[in-house]
Amino acid sequence: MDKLFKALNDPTRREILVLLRKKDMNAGEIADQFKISKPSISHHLDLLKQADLVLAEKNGQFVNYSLNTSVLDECLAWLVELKNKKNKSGT
Amino acid sequence: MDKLFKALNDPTRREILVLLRKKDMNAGEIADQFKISKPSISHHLDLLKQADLVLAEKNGQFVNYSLNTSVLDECLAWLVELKNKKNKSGT
DNA sequence: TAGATATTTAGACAATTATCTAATTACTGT
DNA sequence: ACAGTAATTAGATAATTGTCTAAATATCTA
Repeated sequence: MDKLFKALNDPTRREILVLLRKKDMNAGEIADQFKISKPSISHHLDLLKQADLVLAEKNGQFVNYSLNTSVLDECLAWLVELKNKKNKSGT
Repeated sequence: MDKLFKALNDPTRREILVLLRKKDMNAGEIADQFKISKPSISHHLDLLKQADLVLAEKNGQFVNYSLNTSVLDECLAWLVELKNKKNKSGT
């Protein structure tokens, strides 16, 4: 949960996720979409991987990244529960 | 969106939100639930306020905090859209 | 008005983070 | 085996963050 929110806290990483929503991409293709350096993107990808938000699969000299949305369920459930605010009367 | 994810990125702040889900509390009552100092809690409350996740209402010498869940909708929508992964076949 | 309580602000400090360049590792094709 | 390409790791640095204590502000009540 901690790593998940941490991973989501950066705009570059969120944009990477949005890109991967459309289609899988390798590290270089992802880096091409941003102005920041490849090592920086590599670092962001590592954090996303740590949060289990992306899957990295080596394919020859390339590394293909794909989105893993299932881990978001935990986050969604937490937010929904928070929205389900308790009143004095209770449910 | 940025401030929202930032606010949600800290475990203490998330716990404050969970506390406020149950009932409104003033700053001191909130601080009593944690080991960290009152100024630190005050700072966390400020970040939550900046993200519009809580509402602060002065009541005499107390400041009453309440949860504002509506701002979470944006975050929820973003996450749900991310989950709604595109496939080759399209919709 | 003075003293007590509630809260925030100010300023300092250590830890974390995002970024960079340079170097390294891994794979490809000749 | 070598040169080229893809990606990560290493190490440095500036900015941000979470925390603290001390001070300031605001309110209450005797």
